[in-house]
Amino acid sequence: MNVRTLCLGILSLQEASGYEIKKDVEDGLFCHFIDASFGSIYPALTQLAGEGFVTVREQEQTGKPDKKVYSITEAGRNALAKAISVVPAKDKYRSEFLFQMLLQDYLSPEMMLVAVQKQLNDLNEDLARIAECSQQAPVGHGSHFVVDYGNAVLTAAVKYLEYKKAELLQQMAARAAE
Amino acid sequence: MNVRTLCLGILSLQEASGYEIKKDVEDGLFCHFIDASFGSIYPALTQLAGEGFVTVREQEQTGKPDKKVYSITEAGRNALAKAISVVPAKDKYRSEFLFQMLLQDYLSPEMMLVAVQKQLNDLNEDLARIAECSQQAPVGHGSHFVVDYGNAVLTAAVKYLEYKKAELLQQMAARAAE
DNA sequence: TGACGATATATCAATTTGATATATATGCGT
DNA sequence: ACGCATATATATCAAATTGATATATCGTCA
Repeated sequence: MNVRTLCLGILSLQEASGYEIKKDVEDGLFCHFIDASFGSIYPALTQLAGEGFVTVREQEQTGKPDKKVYSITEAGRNALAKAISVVPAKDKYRSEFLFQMLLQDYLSPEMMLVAVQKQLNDLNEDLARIAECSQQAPVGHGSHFVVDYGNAVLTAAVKYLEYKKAELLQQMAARAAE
Repeated sequence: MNVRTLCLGILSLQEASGYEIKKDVEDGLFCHFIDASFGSIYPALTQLAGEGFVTVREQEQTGKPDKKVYSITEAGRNALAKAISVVPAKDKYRSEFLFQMLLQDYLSPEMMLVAVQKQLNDLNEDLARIAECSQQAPVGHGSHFVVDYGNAVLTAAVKYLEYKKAELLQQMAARAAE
């Protein structure tokens, strides 16, 4: 799935500017399973407008710079329906953290702990964001599904890491006592 | 973290050819949290060899084409230790499946079921691969960590999805009975 | 006034993917 | 004996994407 389809999907839920789409995938409901940069979002929107799948309107704002608000068209909704009616590609999960843990022989115990704590913070931030998004802006049946899925997976990760963190602290204390 | 560091990390556990590295990240112990293509692995190995971080030797094989076996050097191990001794970047998780579920209003119930079943198969395949890898080739302390983490997260996802699948089948049956 | 941060768009080099090409070897059917 | 499929193995490249950087507007606070 490319960024064009990603933008169409978000715009099918609500009209938005490129900056707002970026915020959605950064801090919003999509944050834990979608990723896209300005460098791909802005060209995608321009291309979609050229193909007639979205329309643009310049919107003046008070207290902020002007923005370009993109809205999906009927043609856009059809293109979206077609693009997502396929057997989904396999999930992609890439974790520098797990890579470090795999190579923990090259890491000091202190660095290990820093990494574990960073991972816990990231996971808990994602959980907090999901909780916040789910109560304030339900965008349809689908949002419950992804909220519950995200909670299940992230909670399991936190639980395992908390256990490992305690184990690590115990080991460090034992080594310091020697 | 770039593909060069990724290759160094894998080569720190055992010497390997480019093809074998690809298999490791495709079907091996690393499959559920790492991803790299031939197009990035082969140039990375060539570059690492040029920098003195790995050595190459051509190896003839019976029943298979020749291969180039890469081995990490001391300089390579130092570069690896340095590269991974940083606060890890946030995990990246990208799921076409969850994107489809979010936009389920654009999907037929049949397509929904196909997607859910595909996701369950993918998750169970990953679990099976992890189980297989963990019993046959323990590569150090780190492998237990990533195996247990992977099991915790994937099992939670399967459990939630099995529940949702049953719910979906019930809804479809109820609708068919009308 | 000017420094800072949030909002907003745009651009581009460097990295990475995903597809394709090429070659060796085995096994399987006909 | 021949084609065909599949696994092994390396290489290359257009296209997509990232991550960094540039530019500008607006409010706030010192």
